Amino acid sequence: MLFALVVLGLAVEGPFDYTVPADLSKKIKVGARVWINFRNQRMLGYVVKLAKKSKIKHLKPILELLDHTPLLDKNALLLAKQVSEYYCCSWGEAIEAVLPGALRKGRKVAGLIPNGDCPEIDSPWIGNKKAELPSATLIHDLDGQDRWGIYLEQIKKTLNSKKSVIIILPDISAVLNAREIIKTKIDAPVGILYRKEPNELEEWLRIKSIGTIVVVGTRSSVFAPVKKLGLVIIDEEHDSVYKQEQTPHYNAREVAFMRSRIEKARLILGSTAPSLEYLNLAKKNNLRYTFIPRGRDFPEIKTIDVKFERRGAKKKNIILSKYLEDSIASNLDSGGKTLLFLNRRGFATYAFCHNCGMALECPRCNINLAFHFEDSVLNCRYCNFKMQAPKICPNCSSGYIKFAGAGIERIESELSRIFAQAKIKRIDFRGNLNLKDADIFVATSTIIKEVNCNFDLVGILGIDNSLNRIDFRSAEKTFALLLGLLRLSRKKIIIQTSLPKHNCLQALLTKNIDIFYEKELSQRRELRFPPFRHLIFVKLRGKREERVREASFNLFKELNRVNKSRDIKIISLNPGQPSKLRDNFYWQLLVSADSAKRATKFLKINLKNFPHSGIIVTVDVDPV
DNA sequence: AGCACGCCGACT
DNA sequence: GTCGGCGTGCTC
Repeated sequence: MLFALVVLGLAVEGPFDYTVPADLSKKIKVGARVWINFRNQRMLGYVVKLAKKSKIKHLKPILELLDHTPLLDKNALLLAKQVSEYYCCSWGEAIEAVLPGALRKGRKVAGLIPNGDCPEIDSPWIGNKKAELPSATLIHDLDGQDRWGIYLEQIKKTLNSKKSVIIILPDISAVLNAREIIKTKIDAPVGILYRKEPNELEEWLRIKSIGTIVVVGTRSSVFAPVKKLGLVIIDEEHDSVYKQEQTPHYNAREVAFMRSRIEKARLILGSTAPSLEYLNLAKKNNLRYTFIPRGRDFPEIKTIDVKFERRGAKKKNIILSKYLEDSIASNLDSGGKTLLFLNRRGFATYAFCHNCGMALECPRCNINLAFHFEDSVLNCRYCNFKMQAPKICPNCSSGYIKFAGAGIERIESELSRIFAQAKIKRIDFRGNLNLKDADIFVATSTIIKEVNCNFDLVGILGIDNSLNRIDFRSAEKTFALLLGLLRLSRKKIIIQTSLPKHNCLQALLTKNIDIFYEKELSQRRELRFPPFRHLIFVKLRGKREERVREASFNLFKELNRVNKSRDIKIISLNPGQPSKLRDNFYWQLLVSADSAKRATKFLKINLKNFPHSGIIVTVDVDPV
């Protein structure tokens, strides 16, 4: 008698035992999909082990075997297992992150070629032995393009040794761009992987069937089913899009690290502005560090302290300082291109009643609606709720609506008033940017990803907002923005700020990039923040505010009571950010630990026993 | 996650 | 009496 241990794409750990019907016992393999009856429902399961006996009394049989050749090889199953143990999800949920949508829904595929033999997985493990670090290199490339030379050289080297390559990029347009580079420079099959690609399944199967291939893709392509993986490249390693917003909350960069360790592949991380996590590893000599300096002179960099900039007698917040305005004017005169940067879309972030002062809020979220001038629409950036902006206050019916918190639409209209003769263009979505189209460009952070464009003058607005966020990474994120803007600038950068002494700005002004990293790292070390310790959010959400609050307090108390580990600390309990989203109320517990895996294990055990009717609990390890 | 079971309050 | 809302626990 043969038994199959099966996991499911649900938030239940498993695995669950099933009997294997005699006619399937020769055909069934670890890594194959099966239809099973689970709690009287026909569900898709993944075979993770075959056994000669089972401790469970009343077993149900496997209903159908979908794959005569396993979809997942030993390494893929192991990677999913490690993901589930690090990111606090079930093994089955992690497996579903690996597979294309069609395969998760039970689509059968024909003509799969086995990936060699597939030995059984005996027991869960990771980090039982001292983890071996993969061979990794961090390329800190200030100008942003030179690293491709290194990439291409390493890709060729890997292909020559008959091994495959995965290149991971932040977004689809970067993927398509990279594909063109690869296709012209590399003579090898190229695969493209991103979720929502129309031929996702066909492409996935093709990648699985080809011996040596270069796969280019977004976050999920870290799981690409290449046979012999020799190299993984993560471009713009610091980008937060590598973190998945839904369960499992994996970060493709860390998964790439895990995968390189399993498959003994090399890892290259490239970035204009490396994360502190990987910069710290470099400083500890745990990975190779290559710095590619700016290949041209630094622009002149100047900060304007807006505390001392008051135009006229009025105290109202100035948008453009006199100095910046004059600089734009002289740049216009000499025919130069100007970029004004403000990381805030729309016209205003805040619409309120002149009479009663009430701010217009999203009905589903605890968030002020942003105002877009062109179509006169109020929009929630979280749930995308839209409404026509009312003329008079819906609350007191007497006041008219005023706007505050300038976005780039506001800057644009301000500029066209001041520089009536100039051509002005707003960039708030990624598109084809042509420098010929305007004299002054007003842009949000989407501009950072542009390649091959340079501005004579770059004016940076609203950087204080970015620095003042209640997020321990705010300085790091701001610095990454500034380095991105440095890359786009040719002659001069003007930064309007009330915090000119901040490390971010001092590092730029002194043209000594490393002092930012040194100071920020030493602060993080002192405060026991990442990368010196892991942070974990335990998020609770539900329709009823009071219940979510109560459950969170109970959970906080309970976790503190049962926690015997000196490593794990349950730090705080706070309303979510925002506290209400899509009609759900949020609370979050913050946990810290030296070992994410240990904390995850602790949470898995203790969340299981926690009663939470009507409340959904999710765990986010290493939030970004 | 989802679903059944069972306990309590409001009501034809 | 019984219908149904919601808390609790289990799924091989």
